[in-house]
Amino acid sequence: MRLSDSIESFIKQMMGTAEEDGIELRRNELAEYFHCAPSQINYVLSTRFTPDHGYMIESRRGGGGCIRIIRVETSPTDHLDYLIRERVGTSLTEPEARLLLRQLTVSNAIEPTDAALIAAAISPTSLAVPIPEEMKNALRAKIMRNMLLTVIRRVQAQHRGTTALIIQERK
Amino acid sequence: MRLSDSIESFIKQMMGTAEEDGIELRRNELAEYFHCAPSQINYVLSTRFTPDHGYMIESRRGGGGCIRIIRVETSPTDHLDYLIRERVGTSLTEPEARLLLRQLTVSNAIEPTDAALIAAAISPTSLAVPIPEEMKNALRAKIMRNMLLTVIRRVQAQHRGTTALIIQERK
DNA sequence: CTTGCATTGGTCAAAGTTGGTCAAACTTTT
DNA sequence: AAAAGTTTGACCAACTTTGACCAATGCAAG
Repeated sequence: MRLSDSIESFIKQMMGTAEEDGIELRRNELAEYFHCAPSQINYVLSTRFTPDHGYMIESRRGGGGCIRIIRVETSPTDHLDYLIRERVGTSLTEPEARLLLRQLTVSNAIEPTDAALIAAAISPTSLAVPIPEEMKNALRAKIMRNMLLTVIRRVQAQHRGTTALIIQERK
Repeated sequence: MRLSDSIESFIKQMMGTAEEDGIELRRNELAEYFHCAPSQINYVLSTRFTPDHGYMIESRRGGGGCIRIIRVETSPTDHLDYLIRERVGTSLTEPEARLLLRQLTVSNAIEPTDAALIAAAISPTSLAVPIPEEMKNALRAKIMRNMLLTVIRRVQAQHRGTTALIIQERK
C-alpha cells in the first residue's frame, strides 16, 4: 500500500471518529508519525482532500499553527451537487458562469444574495489581471466550486443547528 | 493553545466584566502572571487590539504607569468603508485577507455567512493556478473589493426598503 | 529646584515554531 | 517507453516568543 493511501485513510479515520465535521492536525507531527517528508502531507491533502472530494482545508503557520480539514457532505442526488459536478468542471467562461448562476437562482438552489456575491467574485472586474483567458476560466471554475461548496456547507450546518467553524476563532 | 491567545482572552474577559468600556492594566504584572516577557504583552496588543479590531490603546510610563485599552464603537457601514479604503488597496496577501475578514465579522460590519463566502473565493484553494504570488495578491484585492462593495450595496438596499420598520437588531 | 534613580512601558531584531511551494528523482501504470 | 502518480528535500512564508536596549515619569535626596 502506498504511503499516501495510508495517510489518507488515517485522516479519514480521524474524521470518522470526530464529533465535529472537521478535524485539526499538525503537519510535522503527522509527517513524523509516518516517517515521511512534511510536504508529503500537503501532497495527500491536495490530491485527496480537495473541494472536488468534498473537503475544505484551512491552515495557520507559526507557533501553535495547524491544519484544519472540514468535510462537506454531498449527496449525489442533491441538485446543487449535481450542478457542481456536471457544470462547473475545471473551466468556466464568463457567459457560462452567468448562465449557471441564473439557473441556480431560479431553481432556488441558492439565494439571490449568494448569487450576487459569486457573480461579484468571478466578474471581469475581479479577474482583471494580465493572464491568459484560459487561466481565467480555470480560476472561475475553482472559485465557483469553492463558493458553492461553502453554500452547501452552510445549509447543512443550519440543518444540524451547529455554527460554522472558522480557523480564526480562538478558544 | 498559544500564549498570545490566552492573554488575548484574559484581556477580553476583563473588558467583558468591566463597567466602563475601557480597562487599565500593568504590563509587567500581566507578563509576570503569564510567565512571559513583558514585550509579549505589546505583541498581543499590536496584533489583537488595534484600531482595526475596534480598540484604542493609551499608555503612560514611569512610576504608576499603566496601559489603557478602550473599545471604540463605530457604525458597521462606516467601518466597512474605512476598511475597504484603507486596507484592501491593490494587493492583499492571504493572511491579510483572512485577518481583514475576521475583523469585519467581529465588528458586525458583515455577516459570518458573507465572510465565509468571501473567504472561499480568495482561499488558496480557489486561486490554485500557476501565476506569481504578486498576481494572486492583486486578484485577491480585486475580488475582495468587488465582493465587499456588493455586500454594501445589499445592506444599503435593505436599509432603503425598510426605513419604516424596525431592523438592525444586532447585539 | 535639580539631579539621580527606581519604576514602568516601547521598540526592534533574532530565534523559534509551524505550514507551503516547487521541482527533481523515483515508482507505478499504460 | 511514455505517462501518470508519488516521494523527497531545499527553500520560502507566516506567526510567536524572547531579550537587549531605549524612553518617559515620578519621587526622594541633595
